Amino acid sequence: MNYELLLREHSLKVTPQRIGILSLMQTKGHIDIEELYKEIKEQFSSISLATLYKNVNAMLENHLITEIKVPNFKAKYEIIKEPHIHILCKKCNEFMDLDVDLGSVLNEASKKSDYQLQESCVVLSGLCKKCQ
Amino acid sequence: MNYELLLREHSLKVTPQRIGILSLMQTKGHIDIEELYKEIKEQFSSISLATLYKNVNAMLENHLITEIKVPNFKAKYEIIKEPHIHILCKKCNEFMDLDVDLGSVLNEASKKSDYQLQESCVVLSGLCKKCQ
DNA sequence: GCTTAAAGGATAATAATTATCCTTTAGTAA
DNA sequence: TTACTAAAGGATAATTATTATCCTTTAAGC
Repeated sequence: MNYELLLREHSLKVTPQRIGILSLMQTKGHIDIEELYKEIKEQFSSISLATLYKNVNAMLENHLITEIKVPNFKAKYEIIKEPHIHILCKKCNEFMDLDVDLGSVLNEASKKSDYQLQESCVVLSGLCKKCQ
Repeated sequence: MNYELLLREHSLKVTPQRIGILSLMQTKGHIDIEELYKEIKEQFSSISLATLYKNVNAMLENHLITEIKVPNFKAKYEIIKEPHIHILCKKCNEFMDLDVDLGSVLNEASKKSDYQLQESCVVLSGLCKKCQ
């Protein structure tokens, strides 16, 4: 993935730290601030936690990444891509993407609420195959 | 709603403060810590913020209430009831329950992931009728 | 190469949450 | 009732999370 282009497309300056952050998000899929900081320090030993927060916030505001809030967990971040849902194993904490058609739900919700829907945040949880 | 019974059923002692907290959650539907504290002080002017946190955590652990995490908002709390989803207006911040059938989504997700699903957290957002 | 606005780093300040300690009270059983 | 005990409440300290500040460094455009 071309992180420099991605940053430029979202009106953000290209810096090594930002590329590192995006690269970690891409590799890990989803990552919270704490883990992000621990990992990014491997590459940039002197990076400041403030820089991390500032960059995450800038990327959120410019719609380059998105925040996933999961009950009982710290917020996770991921690079924005096609719509998808998330699934969490309550035992081993595996957390992953899933492609599921939300059409029927969105239709029904839209009809019942008279809302013009724009976004959806779906997190399902239970036990993964190994943990059942 | 019988809050005393509700508390006892969840192995929690009945105290005036807890009844007050539950009563507020019921009236408001969903409420965050900040607003909860502001409101509860009307009834218990000397209630400590620590008491509020302790009680909310106790109620969460005993599955009497649930935490709803909404992107860009503080966590909201509500008394547990039948499964339902939530819908948020991005303009006026109206936030409400909605009864929508998740059957198809849960089936598809379960099939594709091999998970044994237990819970779902769905928050849709967009513009309400007035704000469109 | 310059210039400049923005980003990085260190750290202080603020906000959010939890821990501690003592007082008070709810629940139970005589 | 009353007495006992474990738990809850209140005040506040401690911790954790996040944001602000200020100065130095750097990316981007000329």
